[in-house]
Amino acid sequence: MKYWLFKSEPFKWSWDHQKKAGDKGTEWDGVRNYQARNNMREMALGDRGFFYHSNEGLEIVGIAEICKLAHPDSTTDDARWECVDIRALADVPRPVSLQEIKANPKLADMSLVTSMRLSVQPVKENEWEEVCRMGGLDPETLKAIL
DNA sequence: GCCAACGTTGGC
DNA sequence: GCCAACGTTGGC
Repeated sequence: MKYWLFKSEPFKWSWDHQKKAGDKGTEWDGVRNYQARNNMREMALGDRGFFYHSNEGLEIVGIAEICKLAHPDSTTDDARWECVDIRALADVPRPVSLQEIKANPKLADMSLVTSMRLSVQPVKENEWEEVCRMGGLDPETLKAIL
């Protein structure tokens, strides 16, 4: 399983919206950046992703699951743009802020720090575990809820 | 609201 | 294919 991070401005599409969308999930549409698109093409069903609020909040608030592989983005006719579907899986009990991430030496190489503007990012396994720990999700709890 | 970083576009 | 101009993102 691979791990990812999805960024969204909460006043456009928030974690709350995502949760209300339920288990069917929703298209992660509107991405118009090749690197972000390429990341989505690499995603497999069941891969997990952090849900990050940009602009406002500036914190990781939830964990989502990829529930549909990359397919054409329905919001454009331009065949270049594809997206996956994701669904909300679990809240992060204690949201992890960008500040905390930047302050943690273990997360110095995280894309959120090094490639600030990329909207769909890969997350390494050790980074995933560290952020989960910081967010109050110990491995046992993680196993239980996911 | 500002502005730095960076991706995209388009003229040559 | 280079690179200047431009637009957008996103932290502050």
